[in-house]
Amino acid sequence: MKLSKLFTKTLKTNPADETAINAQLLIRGGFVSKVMAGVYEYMPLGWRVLQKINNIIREELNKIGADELYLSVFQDRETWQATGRWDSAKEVMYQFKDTTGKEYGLGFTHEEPLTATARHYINSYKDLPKAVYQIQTKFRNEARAKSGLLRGREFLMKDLYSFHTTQEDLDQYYEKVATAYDTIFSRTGLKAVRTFASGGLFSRFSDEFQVVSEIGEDTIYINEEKNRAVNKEVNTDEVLNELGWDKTKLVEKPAIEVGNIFKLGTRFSEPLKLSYTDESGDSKPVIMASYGIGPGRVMGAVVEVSHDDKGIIWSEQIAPFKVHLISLGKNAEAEDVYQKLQASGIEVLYDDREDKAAGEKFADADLIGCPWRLVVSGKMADDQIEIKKRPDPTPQVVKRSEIINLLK
RNA sequence: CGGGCCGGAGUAUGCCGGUAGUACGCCUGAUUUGGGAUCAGGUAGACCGAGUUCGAUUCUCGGCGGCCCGACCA
Repeated sequence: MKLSKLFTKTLKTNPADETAINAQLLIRGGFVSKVMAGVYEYMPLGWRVLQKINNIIREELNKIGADELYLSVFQDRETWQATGRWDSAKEVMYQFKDTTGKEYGLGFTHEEPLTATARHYINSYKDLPKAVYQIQTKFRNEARAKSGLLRGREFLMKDLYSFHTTQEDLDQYYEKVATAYDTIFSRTGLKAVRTFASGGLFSRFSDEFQVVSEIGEDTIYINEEKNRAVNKEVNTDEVLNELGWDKTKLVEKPAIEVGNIFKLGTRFSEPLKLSYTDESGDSKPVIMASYGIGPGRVMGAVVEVSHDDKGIIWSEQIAPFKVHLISLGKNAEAEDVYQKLQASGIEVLYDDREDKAAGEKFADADLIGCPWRLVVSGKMADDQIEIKKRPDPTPQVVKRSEIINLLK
């Protein structure tokens, strides 16, 4: 992609109406555009990052046998009334009537509709276990949207649901998902710590995946030895005692919740009558669990924990481009490098702008935060090119013919 | 939803009860390319409503919008 053709521009100053670092840097870099409180549009650079995060999620979930599907954002009142949640959801669910008076809600989670749909396909123990997920925009009437991408009214969510015949089978799958989550977060460049939290409908705990950051809304106590934590929201003393953790060795930190996993038991399958027939012909409710990740929140969290005073520092796996190529008055030569990099499958953002000074190009490269910066300029010999890793201060000059091997 | 702060060109900001100023951006021309170019010319702005006043962008009230704190929360 050429910077001269990019839809967005960078901003030199921070937007006055944002204090969260993730929002400031993402807006300045042209990754997102703000529409209203808690609602952001993803611009081409931001969309690329988001798609990379989504693809990491897809790869890891597909590996554990989950299939991607896509449910409706519309949800009907009847299904939610079956579980008794229509009225209690009012606070957070956008609910409305159409012109005929029929009532709908916009989905902020999909246990009810998916459980209802699953009745078409799950009838026998032979049909189980199953796991499906989607990556979809959710709507949530937040009392207070805040912290840039971290708490919005419209946000992308990956929601995975699994269906089982026994608690043991569910427990096993639950651990598989937890392991997949560890891989997903580390691939995005986050250090997420698995955290005991309340809220499991059919077990003592749910598990949250927390990223330590000052801007985080949660407080967690980390057991660094075990790389696990306990959320302050649970009855900490009692839980620590049960786990046998020494409270004095725990570290208290604020953290961002980037994912969570819940054992649901039969909370949804019973009222919605999702049951299967077992080997002896008895009808039994399906045992379920659900698992969430907010890809936009992941993106915001990465920016919060990985930036410097000049801009964002993306990991190679989710950077919008692997390489940021700058031409300083040498567009013909730089174009040649650009073509060769692209031909060998390397993603490159090429700053071909002829009306921008060197300083501005460097500042934009730092702000956008691609892992590798290449510079082609008249200061170097014809067969040379400069390479620098973000955020290292010192560049290196190498032979142009070696650059593709260096980057592979 | 309670409390606080704020609302002006695309962005960021200074001053002000009396002609709305600056920087960046953007446009034209010339010169320029190693850390946010130079010169010349140009473009573009007071959230909405009511009140006070000779006169309101400025003061007061209400609404709307934004951020922060709290409550709530993927």
